[in-house]
Amino acid sequence: MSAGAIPVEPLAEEETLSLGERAYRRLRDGIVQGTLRPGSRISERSMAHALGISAQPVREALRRLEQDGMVVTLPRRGTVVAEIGPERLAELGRIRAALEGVAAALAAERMSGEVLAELAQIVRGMRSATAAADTEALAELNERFHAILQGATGNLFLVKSLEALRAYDDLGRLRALGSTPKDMPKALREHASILAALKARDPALAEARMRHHVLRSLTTNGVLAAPRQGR
Amino acid sequence: MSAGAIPVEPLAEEETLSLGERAYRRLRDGIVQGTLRPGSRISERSMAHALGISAQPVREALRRLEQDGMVVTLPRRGTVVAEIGPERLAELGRIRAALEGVAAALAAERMSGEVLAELAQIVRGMRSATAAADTEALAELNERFHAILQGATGNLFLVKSLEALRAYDDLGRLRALGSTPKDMPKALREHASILAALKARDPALAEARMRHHVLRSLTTNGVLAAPRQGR
DNA sequence: CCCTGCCAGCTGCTATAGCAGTTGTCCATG
DNA sequence: CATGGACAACTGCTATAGCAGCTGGCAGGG
Repeated sequence: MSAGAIPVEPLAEEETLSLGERAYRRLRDGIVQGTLRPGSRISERSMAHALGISAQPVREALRRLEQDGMVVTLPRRGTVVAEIGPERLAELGRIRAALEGVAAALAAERMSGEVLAELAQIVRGMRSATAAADTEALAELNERFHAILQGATGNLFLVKSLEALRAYDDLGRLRALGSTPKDMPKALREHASILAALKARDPALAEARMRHHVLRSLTTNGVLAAPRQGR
Repeated sequence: MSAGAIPVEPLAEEETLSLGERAYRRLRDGIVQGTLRPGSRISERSMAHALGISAQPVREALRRLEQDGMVVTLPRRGTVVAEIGPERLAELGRIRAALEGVAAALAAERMSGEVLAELAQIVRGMRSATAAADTEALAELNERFHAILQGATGNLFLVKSLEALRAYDDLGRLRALGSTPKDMPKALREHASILAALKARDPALAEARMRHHVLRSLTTNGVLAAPRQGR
């Protein structure tokens, strides 16, 4: 009710996450990195012992992974890592494009001027990073752009779904690593056009441009095949 | 490896679900039906005692509900029911429309002839149900139509996401109950046109029609407002 | 040799107990 | 009266133990 002028920042994202959260990320990374091969069985007990924790957090992580579609649990029989082939990755990419499109549409309606200015700042950073050919900074800026836009929707379901899909995105890069070689200017132009649509408060245009951007990006990275399936 | 001609059917979906699953549905229904008001706190222990079970299944249910966006948990502080206003329902409706559209596109590419025939059978049932003005049968057929189509994609993530969104759908009907009064013929025509696109193996067309159908349906039910935001 | 039924060893699932933070109240203190 | 600190009562979170169901192999009867 009080505390309006205390000159301290809140603790910046403590790294002491819950064991369930850590187990979730650990297992997720193991799956997308190929350490946990598709079809391999994951026992709650043995995995708990391997991680040095109890079985409950592991179970919790497995349930979340199941909802993400990364593992499949047969009741009273076992949990196995799901097969994630190229075609499945392509499907998830199209789902991601659709969801990011909706996020852009919602953001165009609700986004505040401050957040809009923040995005403009990021696009400016992208411009200089592109000129300097700084791929690492560009990747981070790209992530922030999408994260801020999604957060601006204020929709938990949307944010969590896209967060789950982002993990698969990492898996796709294993097949076509070394991305963002020469299409950096194209990505910059796309982000700028999306920002313009957001500024114009045009949901349909923002959605179309965002969707096209994601699909084009996935196509460039080799996740999606042909330039067919036009938006 | 054997057993090719045993004249018995497998046990039809035993109703003995896990406690976690039952707690999840119970809490979810409580939220969408208004028994658990937005902002009210849900304690793992007290809820477990109220349901006559242990705290673990309740916790598991709460985590799933959190991923669905129905509750929000502050670590070490408590879990409260999230606010779900009309604008949030509208957002979720648009997300659902986008996801069902992607499902239709994927189905148009992968769907087998048998499943296609099954859908055709359902549409035929819809035709007669519409003629008989049997709203109850029509609702069930509609649910089966979408469920079969989504299942035909074989995408776990898509299916589970849409399943979660379906729960919100029930919440929307509380505000505008007594739906499907006169738009039955329109829904029938839309389903038939979607089926035609699926038969033609036209992903883009199937997606556009499905999306339009869902948006139109939500608009008729009052979940979405204006006929704006044109696909 | 083949088939059938039992049984040890897994599995996910649930219950109980206790840990570690957070919060609100109440009392001692300035 | 106002203020700060400690304590009690929560909370979510984790660990341990044990339940019920499934699987595979092994022995015993045909």
